[in-house]
Amino acid sequence: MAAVEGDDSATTAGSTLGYALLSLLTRGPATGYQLTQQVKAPLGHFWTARHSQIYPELARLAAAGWVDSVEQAGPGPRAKKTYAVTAAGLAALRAWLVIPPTAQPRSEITLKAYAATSADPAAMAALYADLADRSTRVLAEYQQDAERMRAAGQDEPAHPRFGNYAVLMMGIESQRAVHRWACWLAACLRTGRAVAYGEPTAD
Amino acid sequence: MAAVEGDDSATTAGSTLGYALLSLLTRGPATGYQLTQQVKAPLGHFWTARHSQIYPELARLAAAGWVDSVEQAGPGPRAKKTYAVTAAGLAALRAWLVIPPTAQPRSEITLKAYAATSADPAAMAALYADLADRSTRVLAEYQQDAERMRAAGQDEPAHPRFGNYAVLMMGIESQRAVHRWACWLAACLRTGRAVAYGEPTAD
DNA sequence: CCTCACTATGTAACTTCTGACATGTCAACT
DNA sequence: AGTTGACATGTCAGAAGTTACATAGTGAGG
Repeated sequence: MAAVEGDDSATTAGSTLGYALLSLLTRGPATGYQLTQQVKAPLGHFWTARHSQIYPELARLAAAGWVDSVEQAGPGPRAKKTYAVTAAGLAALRAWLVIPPTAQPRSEITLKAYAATSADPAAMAALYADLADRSTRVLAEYQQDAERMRAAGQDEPAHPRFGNYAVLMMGIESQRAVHRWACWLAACLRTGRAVAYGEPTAD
Repeated sequence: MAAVEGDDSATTAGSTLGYALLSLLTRGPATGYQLTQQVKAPLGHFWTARHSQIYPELARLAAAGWVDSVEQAGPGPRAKKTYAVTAAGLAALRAWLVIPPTAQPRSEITLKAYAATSADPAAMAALYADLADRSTRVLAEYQQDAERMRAAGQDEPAHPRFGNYAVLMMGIESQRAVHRWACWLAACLRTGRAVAYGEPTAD
């Protein structure tokens, strides 16, 4: 244990963000800046991080031997670093992937619904009507992305970017769920009476 | 604070947890311990907190004048405190409720799907098959809760606990979404070929 | 009699995440 | 000539959240 290098990779328990970055790097080498762009979509629909969190995390991953970096002259005062996942990093990612996750989701809009009766019904109805609208637009956008991906064969599990498609599918399901729920809740608050769930309302 | 009392409530920007606790307290006075139990369900499906986070937050809410507390002799070495929301607290909650939330959800299981191609397909298929199973059981449980609530008239927006029903409805939608997605993803990984979304698979 | 679970409240150390501060180049537009 | 936006990397303070430590009464079951 004392003499062998790369020993860290066995004992270091990475953070969730670390594994997220590792997942991004399996799609090819990237700089911290590029990773910051890539966590926006489609990963960003279910996991986000700012650059201020990404740069230190990349340093930790490098220290653990899970990623390698090569430096080039950058546009700013510092060198530009391109990171790539190592064999140890890939092994760590693989091990983490098959552990069933336990974390509960957090949704502020659902939390607000919990206190819906404390607020002005009209204002709350407007809030959820707006949410329903927004989810319709987002859903249309996701559907287009999905169509593009299918045309590129990304819906095949063997495709290296199949994960992007899988995440997008969850995004579509989520937006549909939110849309149905928001429509129902808005109808309840607008009419002030119990509305059967799933029954279409005149919209 | 200098001349006008309750001045704090206008300037203090509460944390999300603070508003969650305020929402719980609109259902009636409670101790920190009881609030810890109540964040488990149905609120816990979309927002959780440990007692170690709740007690300090209650102290902050009390300092801001958003909650009041009365002390009784407790079983342990310290006095038991029962909290109730004040007029200022209710006003703050009302103001917060109508602000459209922006926070993105976080889902570890979806993040793992993003890297699905890096892991052993059989192990990943098992992971999502298991998730589909679990969501079926959870859904059945939620449906029973919903039935009970409807019997109690909690599906009426005028009912003081309507929020519990609204949150549960979102829980049902979410579990359905997760179930459909997990079934599809498991089928993809098991067969190794593109499976059309929504097409029922032999299960 | 002992152990276990429930009631009940708190603190301390640590990790994770956000928002602001800080620097500097290059290309396009005005 | 000046401004805006993209590229590119970092730090720091503080908020939010988790895990573990600490204490103590009551009642049920073995």
